[in-house]
Amino acid sequence: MEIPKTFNPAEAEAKWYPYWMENGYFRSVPDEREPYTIVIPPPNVTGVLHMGHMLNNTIQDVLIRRARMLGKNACWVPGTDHASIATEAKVVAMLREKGIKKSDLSRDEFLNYAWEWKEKYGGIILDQLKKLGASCDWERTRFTMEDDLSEAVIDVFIDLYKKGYIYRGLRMVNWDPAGLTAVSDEEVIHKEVQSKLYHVRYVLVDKDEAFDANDRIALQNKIDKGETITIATVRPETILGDTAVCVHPDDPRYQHLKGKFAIIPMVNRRVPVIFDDYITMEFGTGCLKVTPAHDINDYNLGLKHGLEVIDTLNPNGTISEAAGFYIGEDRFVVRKKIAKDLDAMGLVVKIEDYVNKVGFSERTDAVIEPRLSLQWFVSMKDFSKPALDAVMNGEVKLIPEKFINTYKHWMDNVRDWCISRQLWWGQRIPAWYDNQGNFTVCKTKEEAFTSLQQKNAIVKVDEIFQDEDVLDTWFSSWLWPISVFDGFKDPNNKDINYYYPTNDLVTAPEILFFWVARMIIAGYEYRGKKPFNNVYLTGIVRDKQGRKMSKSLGNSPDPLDLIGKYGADGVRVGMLLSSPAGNDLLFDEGLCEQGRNFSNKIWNAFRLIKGWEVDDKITQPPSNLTAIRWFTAKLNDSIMEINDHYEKLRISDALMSMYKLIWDDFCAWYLELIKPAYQQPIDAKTYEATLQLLEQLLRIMHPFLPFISEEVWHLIRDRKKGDDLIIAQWPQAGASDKSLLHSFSTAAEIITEIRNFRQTKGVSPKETLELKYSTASGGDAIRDFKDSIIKLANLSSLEETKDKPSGTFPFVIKEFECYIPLSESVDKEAEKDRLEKELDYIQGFLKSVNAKLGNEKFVSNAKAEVVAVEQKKKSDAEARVKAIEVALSSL
RNA sequence: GGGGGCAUAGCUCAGCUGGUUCAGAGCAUCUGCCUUACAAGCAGAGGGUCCGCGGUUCGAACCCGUGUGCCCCCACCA
Repeated sequence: MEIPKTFNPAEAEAKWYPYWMENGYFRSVPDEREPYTIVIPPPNVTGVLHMGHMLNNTIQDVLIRRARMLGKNACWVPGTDHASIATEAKVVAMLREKGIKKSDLSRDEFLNYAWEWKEKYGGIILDQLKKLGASCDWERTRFTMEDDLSEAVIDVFIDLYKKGYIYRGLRMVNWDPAGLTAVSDEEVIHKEVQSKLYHVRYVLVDKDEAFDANDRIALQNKIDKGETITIATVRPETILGDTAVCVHPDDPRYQHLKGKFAIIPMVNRRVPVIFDDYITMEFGTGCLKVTPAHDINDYNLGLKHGLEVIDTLNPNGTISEAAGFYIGEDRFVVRKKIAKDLDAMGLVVKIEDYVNKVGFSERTDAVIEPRLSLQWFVSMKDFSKPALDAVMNGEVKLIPEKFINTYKHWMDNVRDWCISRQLWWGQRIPAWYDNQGNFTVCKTKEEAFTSLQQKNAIVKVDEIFQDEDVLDTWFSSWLWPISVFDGFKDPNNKDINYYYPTNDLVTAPEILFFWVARMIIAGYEYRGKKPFNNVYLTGIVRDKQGRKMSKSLGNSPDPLDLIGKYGADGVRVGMLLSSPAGNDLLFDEGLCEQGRNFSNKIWNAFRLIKGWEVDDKITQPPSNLTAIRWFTAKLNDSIMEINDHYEKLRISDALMSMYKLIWDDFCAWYLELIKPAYQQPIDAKTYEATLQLLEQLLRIMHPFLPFISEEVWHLIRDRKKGDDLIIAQWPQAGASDKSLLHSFSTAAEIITEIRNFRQTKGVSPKETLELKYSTASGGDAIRDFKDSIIKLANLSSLEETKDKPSGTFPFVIKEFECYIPLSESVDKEAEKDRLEKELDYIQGFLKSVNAKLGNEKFVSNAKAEVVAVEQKKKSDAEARVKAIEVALSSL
């Protein structure tokens, strides 16, 4: 049978994924074994797989596959998030295309469309994850808006309301005039923009002085007399909502204004001049116009000074009737118009260019307007305390640790969480109102009726209305680690008791507060336990120029295309090659190519082994036995190293150790050592040992490259049913053999030196060479690997010599003097030069070691091991000096 | 404005308790090879003031101070 030269990933992927599924290998149910649990960070149900998901889910799959092989009951729970804002936006857009306006639909009609959309297009991302090889327990797939999870959300809301953590309040919120909803602080992106700072005069009047702002002559008169005050603002359209003017109480310029009033232009409103040390005297004119409805500071000033609140904005960002002018026009249009109109009245003193920060909606990119509205909040101050403690005392570990500081800073300054959203897609807030302004929080209208009757005896059932708003999506996803196991519905069920707390959470640092912190809060509140042990924070996937990958930039490759091109294994390796936890990954397709090449390397190692003819009559050459012993020792070392990396969640380090073990040690050295001569058979013992070693490697490889490893696993032997790599046991590290490893590294150095000699002297690898050596030490290294050196360096002989042969090329490896006899004459001077340089180096080294050992402070202060190491260095260096001197004397 | 992080080879990063003349890996580069597993490969090689300066120490890439340059997060200066 001819095995193709290159590995065909698509075939293996199509074969093994369904096979694993059919055999139920991803399925997990509670049993006697130790559980290992990961809950997926649920992607938006509207989402399509992007590079961030690839990275994130590859890591999760690596962890879960290794845990499975370690014999744990591995459970990876998948699912999707209903993503209120994003999904509603998609549905609205879809309806618009059909010519349907959301405003023409009833809530129920709209939700019908939304569910229809969700069933049809939602969750394709989960199928995409399968292409990557994600070994989730698909039977456990959950959705944050399915009935059980929604019920949990409602119950939690009611519970927290009863506990006093949830309150309803008139608050300044970040209003998204495009999305027509309040958004949380975290969903606002502040950007620096070029603005204009308008300096505008307000006329000053005495308490009882009559004045008409629209009387041009009176106005001019005031201006001429200087009876005005100048404010500075970047949002002149809000002037119509001003209800005070504020200066600093200590500002000498404004002392005469006590008891005065200012006239708001156009609307002719008489507002007080108030004094507050909130004002920065140095900024602008030192005089602030106060608009309590449209600025958080102004709102606070308003509360303090009892100011009127005039809301001049409609929800969609147009000017409201309350403003009296420009009604229905967009705020940015009005900004220009009012500036012009005020200028015409002679009220604009100057307009400066000014750079300030403006908040934009993360979802719609609209300029956020601070707006007063009635919203629901979770009071966070005390509530979040356990979550801060858990991270600070290490009960929940953040990886990498550098995020602990950020986390602490945020938790120390935590603000109340606005959880209401003016949307329809989501869990509707279980609050009920009567027409008298009373409300109650409960599950059903019937309960609400009973409850409201106590406050308002005459209330009728059909006069009770449920809150129109839904809850923030995070208010459902913060329950995820509990709700996926039905821990609210049935708090004592088998699953939740078995799988919770979960082990590792893999997610992005951007949602450390949105999601991770809140899950920890919910975990302690509802289970009395943390939701997970470790939080592995991945970096952001960026393009080669370091830009964040985004749809709008078009710089993100389609992961499925990449899988088609390089194979799922190749892409998985590519994603992990350069992404230690917390570091951004500068993605380069070349990494996937490297991953694919690695798959191919494995494939060819398999082809080589598979191609050997096995002859059980040949006795095993001792050099093969040594090679097997050496590689076994190397393998054991590597397993320990890789396990250590995994325990510290250094995933890319684990990958790199495996990569080098297979490519360098196994392929480049081991297979070359045991490879029979052309068309010669191999002895049965070596063959069997090699298969066993390869099987160990396949196990180590499997979490990273599940497809090719499973494929090769089945190709190298006939397997009984159920003997599949995915559930094979993770290798146990046996004892290492340091002295054999050391001998081999000496042998390898000698081989490399001879190859180097060929390269520099232009001696073909096909031409045999002789090698003589002598050593003051025992010489085990060469004896152990004598045949191997002969084979890999293509020697005709390798002999120990007591002489210092002349007419040779001398070199020194460790304590060995080596000589390659030459037919042509040797350039003695050049060789002498080379050796002398080496001698200089090693003598310098020796000198520094001696200095160190001669230093009493070192010997007395340093640890005993360190001193012993220095002593060993000293004797090694001395042996080497001697060897070089001997070699030199041959010249 | 507040907080945090980073600076090591051309690139991406290791360097875990300060202890080798310690300066490392992968990729990229250069040289030679179509050698009978693999050119998606083999063999070999070059490449660095560990950001600058000062200090602590027997010993510093690592600890401390300082300067410079990048990055991120948070925040209400109109």
